[in-house]
Amino acid sequence: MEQHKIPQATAKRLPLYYRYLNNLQHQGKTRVSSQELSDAVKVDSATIRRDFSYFGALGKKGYGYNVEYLLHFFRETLDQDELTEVALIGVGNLGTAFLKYNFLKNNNTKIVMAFDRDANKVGTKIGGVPVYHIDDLEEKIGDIHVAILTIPASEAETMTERLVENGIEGILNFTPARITVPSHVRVHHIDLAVELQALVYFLKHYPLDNEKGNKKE
Amino acid sequence: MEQHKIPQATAKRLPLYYRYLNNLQHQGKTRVSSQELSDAVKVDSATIRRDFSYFGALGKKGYGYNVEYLLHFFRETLDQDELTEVALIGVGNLGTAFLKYNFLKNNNTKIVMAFDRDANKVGTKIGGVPVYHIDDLEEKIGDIHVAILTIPASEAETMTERLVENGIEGILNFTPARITVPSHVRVHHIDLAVELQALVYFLKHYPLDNEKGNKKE
DNA sequence: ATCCTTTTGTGAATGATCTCACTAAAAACT
DNA sequence: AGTTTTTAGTGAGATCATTCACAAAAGGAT
Repeated sequence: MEQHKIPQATAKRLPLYYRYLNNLQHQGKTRVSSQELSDAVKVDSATIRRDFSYFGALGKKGYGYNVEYLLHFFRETLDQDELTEVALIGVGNLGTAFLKYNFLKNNNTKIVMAFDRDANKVGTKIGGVPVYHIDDLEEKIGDIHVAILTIPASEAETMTERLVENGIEGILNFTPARITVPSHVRVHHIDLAVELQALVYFLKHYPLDNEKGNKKE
Repeated sequence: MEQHKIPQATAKRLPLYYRYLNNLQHQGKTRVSSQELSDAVKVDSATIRRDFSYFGALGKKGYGYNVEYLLHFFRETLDQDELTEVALIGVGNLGTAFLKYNFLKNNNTKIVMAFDRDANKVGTKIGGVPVYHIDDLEEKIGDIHVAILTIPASEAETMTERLVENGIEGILNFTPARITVPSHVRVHHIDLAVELQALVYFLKHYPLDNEKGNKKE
């Protein structure tokens, strides 16, 4: 592939830039400087310029960046136009939150089906997304390769095996379980309890007071 | 304070270690090696040893770590015994998920109140947590210093100002808005859309090697 | 056209984190 | 008791990421 040189830290910020640029375009703005962008997304302006520079010279000195051009460029780079279909496993409160979240507004991902074992949910649509019984996973999943896992931790490991057997290659794991997967499967963990604990720990042990911005993640 | 030398990356992993050690204790295990821990939490064993080493020599060579001792030590270091009270702002699906999540099982944080403006929710209890009207924030919040923000992005900025005026110093922000805060306030962003997009981007551009586990068919 | 201002793109410095690879100590075994 | 095995702790280097600071290019003004 072409751009193996983009740092992962940069890649993680791209969706953020993309979304804000979209906002700008809707507001009718045609140009933006790294400094303006910095104020909005809370990332150092030098970091933003560095991030963009991995894709070549996208801006003009003394002018900034053309919003439309940047968006057009990102659309291709981020594969924004190529829709990635996603399955959601577990329609509890967290799962429902995802289903009702309008990912499509700025994004390249769409949850196209959900699975649960609760008979009250199976057969309904939530946020426009059909909910199937988990027993029908094999039958329904088709060639979806990304799954969001919002089930109890106790079921995470067996469900993961089943997902992987059925072609899933990327898992956004919201369970506290650190699941085991073959080496070709990518897992991103988002552990709500850990995030909250980490925030509290930082509050107690890393007083900030006279720093400038604040950090993410 | 005492240990300002602990890297932030280490601090973020502590809750993870802590939770797994708790599991081990419940299973009756008395010792654990960095390698076992590594397999379980998916962090390189050298990183784990390095992490622990910031707190001094907690293990024994040729033996590993004593689970109980480690837990006892972490309890103090992580302030596990000192409960941090948290307020939740916005009782939608995501907020409800938090309220029903039993943070107390292994943790040092507790959501003690929630706020919303929906009359159907105000006055009820969800997951044992009372829901107050958002207009009563000033009256009810007491000296809580940590808030979880699960409201629509459009309300994030004004709500943040209000929270900060009322003594909040740490915000776990689930809205896509990059909120602006004074320098003494710490914000951690968790942006669900960005996380999903980043996962998809990595899947497409950073292929994982599948040399040893050939699971393709 | 000329000068001044803005703002990019980037070399280099710095900072942060991770991992290798080895030492030494304790445990386990014979 | 002596030998082998296990495993923590860590120096040093590798890798990754951020930030400084400035030259050069382009815009804007007159």
